Amino acid sequence: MEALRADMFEEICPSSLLPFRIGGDKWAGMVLRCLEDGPRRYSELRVPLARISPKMLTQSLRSLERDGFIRRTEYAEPVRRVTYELTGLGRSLLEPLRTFCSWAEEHWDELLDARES
Amino acid sequence: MEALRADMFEEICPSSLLPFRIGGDKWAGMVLRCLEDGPRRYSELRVPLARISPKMLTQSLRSLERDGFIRRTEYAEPVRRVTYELTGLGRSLLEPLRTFCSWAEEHWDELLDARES
DNA sequence: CCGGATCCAAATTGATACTG
DNA sequence: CAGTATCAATTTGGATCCGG
Repeated sequence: MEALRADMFEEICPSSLLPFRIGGDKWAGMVLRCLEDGPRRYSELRVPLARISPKMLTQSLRSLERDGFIRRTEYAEPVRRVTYELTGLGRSLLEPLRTFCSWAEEHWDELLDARES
Repeated sequence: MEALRADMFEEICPSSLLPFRIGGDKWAGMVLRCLEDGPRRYSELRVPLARISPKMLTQSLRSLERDGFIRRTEYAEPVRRVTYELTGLGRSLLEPLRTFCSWAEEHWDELLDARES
């Protein structure tokens, strides 16, 4: 995931077919993937995760923070700035997550075929 | 997963912390895991998956069937019998699923610690 | 503007009872 | 046995509002 594209999880995309959940949170997986290249601000996350309402994004972030997957940092600057980044625990989850995404990419055609019939 | 135990996914259990979803189905992951040792009947699935209502189990099974992960077979016998089993596609999903469960077991203590604070 | 919080409508899930 | 039907509860999403 080089940059944060707007259409990343939109429509038919392997990782959007397989959002996995951690403790009941539907969006957690995608949020974590958006953080894999480093800290992001709230508004930066809203770009690739355009399908999530601000409410659900906040809820997901809070939940991930509570469970120790991400760390929230608020900077005292003239313009308000809040960033989210993976903790060690969160980073360790990326591996199984990627295993999943690889699987999805590899079996993408089969998945679409099965859906159609 | 040797046998189907009643408490398998109950309460605090690594794989119940990480139910993953396929196309919106919350229980899909656990259902698939219950099928990894071979075909099971509907009522057999209800034992380890005691927390799922019959409605959701049916819905999950239908969804997995529709997407090509499992196959439903109905036998014409005096006593009605329906079994569910993994397809090739479904079986291929077991590997990423197990990667997840291994991760959960490995980080179990950290997860509990984070939850408490 | 940024980072949310609030309110309300809509969809999902769940428990329980019942049926072919 | 293998599910449906029904209704209540929870979850989700959208839109809007708000404080710094």
